[in-house]
Amino acid sequence: MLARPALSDAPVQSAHDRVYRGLRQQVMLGELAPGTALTLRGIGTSFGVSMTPAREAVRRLTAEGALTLSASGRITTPELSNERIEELASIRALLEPELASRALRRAHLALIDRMESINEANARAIHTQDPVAYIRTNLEFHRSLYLRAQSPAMLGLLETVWLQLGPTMRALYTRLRRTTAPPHHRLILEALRAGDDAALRLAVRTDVTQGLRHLQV
Amino acid sequence: MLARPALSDAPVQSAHDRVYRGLRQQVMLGELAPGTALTLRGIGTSFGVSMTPAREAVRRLTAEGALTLSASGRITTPELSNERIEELASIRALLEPELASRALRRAHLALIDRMESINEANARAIHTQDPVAYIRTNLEFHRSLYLRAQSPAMLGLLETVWLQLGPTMRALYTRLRRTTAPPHHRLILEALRAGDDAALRLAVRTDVTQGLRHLQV
DNA sequence: CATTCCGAAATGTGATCACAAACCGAGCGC
DNA sequence: GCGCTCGGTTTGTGATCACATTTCGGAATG
Repeated sequence: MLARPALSDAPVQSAHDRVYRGLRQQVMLGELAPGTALTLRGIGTSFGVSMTPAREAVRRLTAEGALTLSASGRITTPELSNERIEELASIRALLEPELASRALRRAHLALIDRMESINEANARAIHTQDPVAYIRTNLEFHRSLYLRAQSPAMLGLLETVWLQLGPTMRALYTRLRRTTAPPHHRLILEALRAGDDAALRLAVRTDVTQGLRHLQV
Repeated sequence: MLARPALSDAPVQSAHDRVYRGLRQQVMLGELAPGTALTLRGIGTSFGVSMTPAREAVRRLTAEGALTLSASGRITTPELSNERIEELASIRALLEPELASRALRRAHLALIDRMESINEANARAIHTQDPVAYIRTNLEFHRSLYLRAQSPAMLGLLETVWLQLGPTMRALYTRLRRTTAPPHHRLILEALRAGDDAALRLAVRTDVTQGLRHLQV
C-alpha cells in the first residue's frame, strides 16, 4: 500500500505496531472524546490493514487502560467517573514528584532550556486554543524531565495513567477554557535551577493536581 | 480456593480470556522461571484453543510486562536486570504503603482475622518449602488488605508490578531458602489493630523492600 | 576439535472466512 | 402517541491458511 521511509528511530514497524502507535497517540493526546465507539473493521481500514493487527492493537491498548471493552466486546474510549479521575490524579501526584526528584540530579542546563522552549510552545497552544497541541506540549514538558530519572518502569506506569486520562483531558480542557499558561511550570523550572528537591516535588505535585482536582465531569 | 477479584471480572470466559488468566497466574505465582520460552502454538494446544486466542492473551500479557517479546517476536518470561528489580521494588515501596494507608480506615476485624489466617498459610508454605504456595499466600495477604483501599486503578498498577516480578520472585525464593515467616507481616497486623497509620506505612514498606532489596540475581 | 555453513523445522504475522451474538431501526399492536 | 417485537445489519470471536523469517542441529571444512 503506502511505502514509507522510516524517518523515525523505529526501524521496522509491524502492522499491528503501526496501528498501536497511531491509536495510542490519538487517545493520549485527547483526539477522541470519552465514549467514542471504535470497530475493528473501521480501525483496520483506516490504517490499511486487516482485522487481525487491529485486534492485537486494541487488545494491547485495552490492557493499558487506553480503551474499554464492553461486556459484549464493543470498543470505546473510557468514560471516567469522578472517583476514577480523582484516583488517577492521586496516582500522578504519587509518581510524578518521585520521578522529578530522581531526575533532579541529572537535570543539566540544556534540559531546562529545552523544557522552557516546550513551555513556550505550550503557552502558544493555549493562545491559539488548540487542545491537542496543549495536551501534547504539556505531556512533553513532563516527560522530557522524567526521562532523566532513568526509571523506565515507573515512567511506563505513568504513561498508562496518562493514557487513561487522555480522552477526559480533552473534555476538561474545553470545559476549562484556559487563557493563561499553567503557573506551576515556572515553579518547576525555578526549582530545577535552584536544585531544590522539596520545592520541585511540591511544584510538580500541585501542577499535577491543580488541573484535575476541581474540574470534573 | 479463594475468589480472586481482579480489576475485570467477566462472568463469561471467552477463549482468549481463559488463556490470559491461566498464563497470568502461572507468571505471577512464579511457576515459570525467568527466560522461559513460550510459543503461540504451544500455548494454544496446552489450553485447547487455536493460535488466535493465544496471540491475544500474549499481547495482553506483554502489555502488562508479564511476558517479553524479542525483536523477532519470540515469547519469553522476563529476565530482570538488577536495576530493574530495584526499580520495581521502589515502585512497590511507593504504592503499597499508600494502598495500605487508604485501607486502614476500612480494615475491620474480620479482615484482620482473614489476613492472619492467610499469614498462617504463608508460614505453612515456608515450612513445606513450597515456593508457589509461598508467593501466592504472600500476595493474597497484601491484596486482601489493598482491596479495602477502594482504589482499583492503583491496585491494577500494582498487580502489573507483581506480574513483572513473578518469575524473578521464584528465582529469589529458591536462592533465599527461607525457614521463617516474614517478620513484618506481624508488624502490619499490629499496626492495623492499633489503627496506627505511620506504623502501618513503615511496616508495609519494609516488608516490601526487605525481600527484594539485597538479594538480587 | 572447533568453526562455519546450509537446509529442514519451527515460529510469528497477517489475511480471510464462518458464525453467533448484539445492535438498531422500522413497523406493528395497543 | 407509546412501547414492543422482529428482521436485517453490524460486530467481535475463533479457526485456518499461506508465507517470510528465524532458529538450530548436523554435516562439511579447516
